[in-house]
Amino acid sequence: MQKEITIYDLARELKLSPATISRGLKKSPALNKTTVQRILAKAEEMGYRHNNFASSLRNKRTQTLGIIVPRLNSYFMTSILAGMEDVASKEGYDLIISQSLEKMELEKSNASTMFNKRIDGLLISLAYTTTDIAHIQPFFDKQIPVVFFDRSFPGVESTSVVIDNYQAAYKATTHLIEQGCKKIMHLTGNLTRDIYADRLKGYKQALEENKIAFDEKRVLVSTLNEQDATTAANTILAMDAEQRPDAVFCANDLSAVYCMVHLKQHGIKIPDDIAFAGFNNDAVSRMIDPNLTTIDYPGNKIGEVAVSCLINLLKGDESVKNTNRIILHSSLLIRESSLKKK
Amino acid sequence: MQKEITIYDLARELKLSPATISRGLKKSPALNKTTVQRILAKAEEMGYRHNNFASSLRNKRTQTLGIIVPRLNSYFMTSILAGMEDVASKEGYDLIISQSLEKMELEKSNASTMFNKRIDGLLISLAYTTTDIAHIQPFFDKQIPVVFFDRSFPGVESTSVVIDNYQAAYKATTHLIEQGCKKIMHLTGNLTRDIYADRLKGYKQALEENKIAFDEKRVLVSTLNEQDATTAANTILAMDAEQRPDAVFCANDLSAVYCMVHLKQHGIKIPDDIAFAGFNNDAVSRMIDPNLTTIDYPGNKIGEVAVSCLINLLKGDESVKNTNRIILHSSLLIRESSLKKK
DNA sequence: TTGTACGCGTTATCAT
DNA sequence: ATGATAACGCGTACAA
Repeated sequence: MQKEITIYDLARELKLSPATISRGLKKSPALNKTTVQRILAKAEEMGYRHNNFASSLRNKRTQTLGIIVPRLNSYFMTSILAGMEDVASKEGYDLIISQSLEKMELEKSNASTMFNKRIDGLLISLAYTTTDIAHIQPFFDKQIPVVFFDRSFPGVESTSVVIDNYQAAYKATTHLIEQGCKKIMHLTGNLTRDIYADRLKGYKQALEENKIAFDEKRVLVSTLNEQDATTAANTILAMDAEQRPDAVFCANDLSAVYCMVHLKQHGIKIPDDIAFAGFNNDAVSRMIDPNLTTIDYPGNKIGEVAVSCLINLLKGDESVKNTNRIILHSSLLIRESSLKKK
Repeated sequence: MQKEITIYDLARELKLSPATISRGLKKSPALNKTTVQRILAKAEEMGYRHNNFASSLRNKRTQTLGIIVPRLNSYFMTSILAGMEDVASKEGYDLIISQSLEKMELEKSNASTMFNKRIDGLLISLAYTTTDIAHIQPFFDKQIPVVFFDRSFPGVESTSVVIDNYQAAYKATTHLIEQGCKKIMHLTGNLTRDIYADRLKGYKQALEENKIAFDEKRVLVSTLNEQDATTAANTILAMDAEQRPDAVFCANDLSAVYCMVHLKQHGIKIPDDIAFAGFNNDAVSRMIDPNLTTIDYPGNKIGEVAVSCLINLLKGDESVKNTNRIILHSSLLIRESSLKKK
């Protein structure tokens, strides 16, 4: 490893002081325009690169934001990240991304790693299995701003960027009812995650408004993975004609698709026998036959808003400090999977 | 932000020197066992956290590896990352992950960011549009080890962890031929990416061995995204019975699925009219009807091997330096999309 | 407008 | 087995 160029090297070459170089590299307005130009030119010429460590050591700031997500494998997540990356880079922040793989344990260790890396702020969407947020406490204690997105925690006093899950679920369920469905099953995730609790509420509300009795046995809680969705499908197949639902509203597209695939293999016609609605507008929703009715919400926007928020908090913007819930708009995309032939 | 605990604070409390504390925190064998214990206990008690910046500043090492991937949205990619994460964390390295979104420009800027962050080593899978690797040169110049995985660059003198794309494509094509297909189309990506060039070679070889004339018009090069796959489907639909292929071998599952979906919508029967084979064993390959025949290869393993390799290079292991191509095994998964009814 | 000088927290070297 | 010291590269208070 050959020697790195430092501000001292530039100083020597230009017969200026290191302090001036330091200022010049940041285009300090206190400096002579031409001096700044000379410094930048020389830096370029000599291949100078800014040393983040030395800088962070002085500033006690890393210009790095940490992101913890459940999984990176959905289009939805990657568009959130794209939105975050966009705003962050414009503001001069770098991102460190890690996955909890839906496990609280991993979420804890990721949070701890990021804490030790001294990220300036944290963006987090909670894992299925996260039951408390003690692992976030160190950030709160050190006044490091935290923004929750998508999956937040009930009662947390941090900012959250979310959608109105209640409304979205209400719309989807109402739509299924309008198609003539009366026995609507709801396949959802851990109800301690507020997004799922809210979706359940919306589902219930739609039933109630249409005078359909809520039946607890029609709500299946699972981790929404392939296996659980297949199990759900088998549960449905095992039901007699009386019990069997005429529609399923799933809390995400993937579980809806896995469930549909298994039912189709066993001769169930979709949407005629059972109509389907999902959530997230994943790419698969348009690959499956019939295309899946789903809830679309803007991943990019969520990412952008969450990071803007965080950066405002870092700047000490008081007005943001008091806004602790930002709700973005979502919409119902009606496709064939829920359109019963009349 | 309250004050951080440093080794000086620990030193004062324990009436030891900072140097001893530093050694103790790393469990130096030169120290008295009991001293080490006292130091660790006190550190814990006072809430000491190691300061990476100060440490990196001294060591000129960051214990961080950079990863640049085209996209994070496939199961294949996330399993590679999981494998990488696994080995890296065991060896005490952190990861910084970024996406090129298949664009060379973004890949360049990501590489530059990582270079400036002074990562200790780089893991990269090239974007579709990457035509040269001048942006990697700074790493070579500074002797920062680089390992290519999955998508490498022809003639590069770095280590690559790949699969035998030639063999895999050969097997897939041969399988299609065995099903009685004679007019096999190949839908692939940019041929400057060696994985695609190799797959094309394997495809050609299989044709040749079966005395089927190679027809250039049957090879469609694209970026393999949704739009291109749909365009390919339209191209097929526009062909007359004579020209129209009886099978399509796609260089990835996603494009195969998009293509199939569009053809199905236009009344083409799969596999009877046109058989399909993909590549990667993505989750969608088992969601689509009929299930997609594909090439499976172990993402986890690729990730693990690539990181082990990189870490060995960092340790100055000469034996690794000379191995510059590690080829992992892949296998053909036969599913309904390619099984013609006899 | 530019320079001087010190400190950020850690660790390698040398000394004890 | 432990201590003293310098150095890593940068930024800033203070001085000029």
